[in-house]
Order: sequence, then structure tokens, then C-alpha cells
Amino acid sequence: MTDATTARLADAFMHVAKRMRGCWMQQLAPLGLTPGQGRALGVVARAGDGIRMAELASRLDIVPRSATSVVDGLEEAGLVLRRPDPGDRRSMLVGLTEAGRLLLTRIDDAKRGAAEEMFGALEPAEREQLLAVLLRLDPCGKPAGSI
Amino acid sequence: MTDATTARLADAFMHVAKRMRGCWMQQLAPLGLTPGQGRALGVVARAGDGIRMAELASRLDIVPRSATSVVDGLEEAGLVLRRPDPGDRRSMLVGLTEAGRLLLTRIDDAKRGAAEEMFGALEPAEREQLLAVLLRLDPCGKPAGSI
DNA sequence: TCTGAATACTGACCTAGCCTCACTATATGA
DNA sequence: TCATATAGTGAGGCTAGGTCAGTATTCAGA
Repeated sequence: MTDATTARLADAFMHVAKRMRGCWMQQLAPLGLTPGQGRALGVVARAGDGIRMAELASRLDIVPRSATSVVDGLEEAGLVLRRPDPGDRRSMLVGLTEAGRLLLTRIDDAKRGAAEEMFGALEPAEREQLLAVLLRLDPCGKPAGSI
Repeated sequence: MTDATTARLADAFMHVAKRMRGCWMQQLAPLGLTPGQGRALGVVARAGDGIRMAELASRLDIVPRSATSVVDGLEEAGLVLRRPDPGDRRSMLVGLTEAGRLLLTRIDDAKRGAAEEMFGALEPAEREQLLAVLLRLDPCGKPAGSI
């Protein structure tokens, strides 16, 4: 019984996640961003003036090599800039450009739009409950990242 | 306020979904299956004796061309078999082989294991609640498929 | 009965978003 | 000074999708 519920839970969860991803993609596409880039831009913005590649990767919960690709895309679009870390010449600091800063508010709107479209059916109290539940889930023992 | 909760909700949701996917992948890997193949095999099994490619695609919520690739993989692994639909020679019927039928129970176990690992932190009542909430979410207006 | 439109599948090719492995450049502790 | 560790990245792989175009078949209507 609970067994069946749990399995259905997994199915339903992945299904909703898939739709949400599509929804978000759709909202971000007009801005010329993929979901991964949008997420990364948000992390960079929140990091203030310059975040290391490794730190960015960790907050996105991806390996450093993958962060390189994401930042490549953002830099190509003129939204972020890499500069060497003056304190450690092995490191790069990634920071927003003016264009990136300007785009950020539109990204936030898109994100809010997608979230609203997704969770609009839920009462505010239900959303709070759902959020609380999600924050307690930590599969496979990995520590939860930021974003 | 609710705005911020909704945005955080989206973040948390995608984060959990990502971990869950990894968790499931990990459980399925020993069986030589990807999550997509596991899902497809389940749909084929539930369909009884033979499901059309188009119907399979629709239940997986992917385009028919993508279903072709998934079935290619399963057929190569000897888990399913394509045969022409006697009633419509344009169509193919996909059915489980004996090997597929045998693997199915192990897949179910893996799935249950992943789901348990994911949602184990929740009380049964909370799982029921979560499931109920998920079933109400239907982003971007697309009709909900099966699995 | 013939024909044009619709349908079912698939080959060729593309993308996002990850990964590992191996490499260079730099930093750091003994 | 020198071994080892760390930061980032090139090369290349994979899953899970997607599009576009083409073939085979079905079917509705003239």
C-alpha cells in the first residue's frame, strides 16, 4: 500500500519535474538562455563580485568541467566575464557584466512566470507545505547544494 | 512573500528531481538499463500483448521518433520484440520477451528502492499528501500522460 | 477504382546537460 | 627545491530528448 504510493510518488514527481523543466525552458528561450545557463547566472549574481569556477560548480551541483561549459556559453553571450583571481592565479573569478545584470530581472520574471504557471493550482499554504517537504528530501545521501 | 516561496519551490523541486534521477540511475545501472529504458519497459509490460510505437511514445510523453531510439535499445538488449501489427501494416507492436518479463521484477525492486531512498524521510501520511498535490499540478496546460 | 491526404515509423542529424580522463599552470608544505 | 595538491580546461562520451524529411501503408472521396 505505502509501497505502491511511494512508487507512484516517484513517477508523479518525475513527471511534474519534466513538465516544469519544459515550462521553464519555454520561458527562458526568448531570452536566449538554456535552463542551465539561467540557473548559473543566478548563482553568479548572488555571489556578488566574482565567484570561482569550482565554487560555482559546487553550488550548481555539477562537476567543475561542466561549469566551464556553462560559463563558456554565458561569456559568449556577453553576460558574464572571467577574470583571473588576483589572490590565486590558478583560479578564475566569474562576474556579471552590465548586460548580465540587466538581463537578470527578466530572468527572474521568467522564472517567476514558470513557477506561477506550475504551482498556480496550489493555495499559498499548500505551497509552503510542499516547500517544507521538499527541503527535507535528500536522496542518495548527498548533501544538498545551494540554488 | 508567496512570490518568493513559489520561486524557491521551483528551485527545490528541480533539485530534488535531479537527485532522484541520479538515485534511480544508480539503482538501474546494475541491470544495464537507463531510466528512460526502465520507464519504457514498464509501459510495455503494462500494455499487455503489444503496444504501438505511437501509443508508447504518447504514454512516455515523448515524440514517436524518440520512442524508436528507446525501443532500439531495449530490443538490442533482448528485452522487447517488434512485430508488425497484423491489423495495420504501418504499425509495429512492441512486446516483452521472456528476458524482459524476467527483468521486470528486478526493475520494480530497483524502482521501489530508489523511491524508498528518496521518500523514506517522509511519513506515510506525508507521502499520500505529496502524491495528491503532485497529481494536481499540470504545468503549461499539457494534458498529463501516464507513467 | 484511382488518387490525394493522413498516419506510422524511422534515418540523419542536432541540442542540452551532464560525465570522465588527461593535461597545464600554479600553489604549497616538507 | 621538489613532491604533491589544486584550479581550470581540451577532448571526447553518453543519455534523453528534439526536428526534418522520407518511405510504406491506409483511407476518404471523386
